[in-house]
Amino acid sequence: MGATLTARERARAELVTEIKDAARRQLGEVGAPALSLRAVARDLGMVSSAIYRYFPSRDDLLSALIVDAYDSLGDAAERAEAKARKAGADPGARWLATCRAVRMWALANQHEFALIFGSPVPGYRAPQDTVRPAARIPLLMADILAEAVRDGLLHAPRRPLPRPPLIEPELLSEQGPFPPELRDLVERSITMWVALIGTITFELFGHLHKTVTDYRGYFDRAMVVAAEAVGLDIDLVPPT
Amino acid sequence: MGATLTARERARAELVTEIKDAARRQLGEVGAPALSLRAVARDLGMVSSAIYRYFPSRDDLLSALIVDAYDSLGDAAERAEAKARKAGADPGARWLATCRAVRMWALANQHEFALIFGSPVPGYRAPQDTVRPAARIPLLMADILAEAVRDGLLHAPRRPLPRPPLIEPELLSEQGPFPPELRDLVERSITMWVALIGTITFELFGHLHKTVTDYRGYFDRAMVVAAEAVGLDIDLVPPT
DNA sequence: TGTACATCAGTGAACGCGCGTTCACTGATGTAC
DNA sequence: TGTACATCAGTGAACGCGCGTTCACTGATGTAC
Repeated sequence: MGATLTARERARAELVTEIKDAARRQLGEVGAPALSLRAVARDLGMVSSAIYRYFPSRDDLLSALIVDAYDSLGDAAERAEAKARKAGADPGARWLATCRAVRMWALANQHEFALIFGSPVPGYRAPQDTVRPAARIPLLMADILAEAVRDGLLHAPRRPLPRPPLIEPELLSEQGPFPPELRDLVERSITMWVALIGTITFELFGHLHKTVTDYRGYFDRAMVVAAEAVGLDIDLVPPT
Repeated sequence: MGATLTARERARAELVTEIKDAARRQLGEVGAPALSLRAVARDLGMVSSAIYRYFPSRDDLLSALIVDAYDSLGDAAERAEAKARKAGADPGARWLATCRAVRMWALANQHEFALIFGSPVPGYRAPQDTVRPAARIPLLMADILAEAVRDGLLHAPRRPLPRPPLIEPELLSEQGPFPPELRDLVERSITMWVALIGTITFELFGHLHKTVTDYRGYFDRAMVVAAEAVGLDIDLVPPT
């Protein structure tokens, strides 16, 4: 048959996504720790035991939601970067566009963001399949930086950090594009990644309440500051 | 009578702390969302309803834990800063000492850290009394920076951010020590605060897994980079 | 110092609830001949 | 094209569990006179 699916297979695929959608809806109401299989089933008008035809346990459903969230976030970031690239944007502008896309995704999917970057769900152990999707954005950032290096767009930091950089050696060898004398930069790019997610986390979790007046504006500026730390100057343009 | 307490009052105060200690222990085992009054009571050999003599509800117990956590963290940070100050350290060294103290506290009290900086507990609404203790460390950081300004220790940023800074006006007026032309700095100091907590969060929640080889070393360097962003140069000395 | 009464701490039973998961079952869809 | 059997989806009842909170109670501690 090949790509053609039987009625059963189509129904199954549809129900898997319907269950995940209902679970995501619940996530938005009660948060991950209180996500309940029974409530998901109720939402779909099924009996609770029916869910077990599709997910062997609550944890497996949670895992699927996590993987989906990483992928959805990765898609959003890569789309934004590709669009900026097509428009002829320089690495700095592309980095800013990517950051903004990550923030917009987070605002639109707050509970999925919390699922990924919030407190680990107690007793839940992340399976291996979350590793690769989780790495998509950091890798995208590394690409942008690599291009900035190639184009000679980076300032040297005011004071280099003492060597050697404290990052996994395979990150240096697999990624390749960084000449040895710029290893420092890989470490700094991780710091950019932390700044990106940390800033969004603070905004969403309320830690900037009574502190920042304009979240979107503050975010842009924080990203410019983070980019400065790797020697990348960004012109702060209004979002498109 | 004055400060003298009756047997009843002493017993009550003791039990309040015993209940909170037991709750903290449980926090470490199951996390905040699963914290259960009944389990706390069991742990203390009491009947579950007895807890209600001390805390009117589960949420109030949670609030008490949050306030305690902020205070405990604030104490640790202020102690470290005061110690460095007594030893004659310059602002940069004091900022690094404070960051390190915050990280050590977080490592020693991981679940209390998650309680404060992790996902908000769904359905739980933070009461007003968490605001002041939560602000202690940012205020401490502002003090350090103010002194650095006074001593002429700050570099100007390579490119100033466009004005005006996007922070609550009362933060500028109440804090006072920043001359108007350095308001930019207040905003950057918030960014330092975000970097501090963001870096610790990433370490504790496992997002630096397979990325960073030496967490303590990476943390120090990340804090140096964050300080660079406000124009503060730090000599990276081994921790005392 | 002694008694009478008020306050408080802790008990034990109960209410009403929702949860994850299992299991034997019915009936519909798919497959082989 | 038609029949016989296998596969799968969904049902409904049940198991065993823990939860937050309320309430009438007993007995100890504190207070006023």
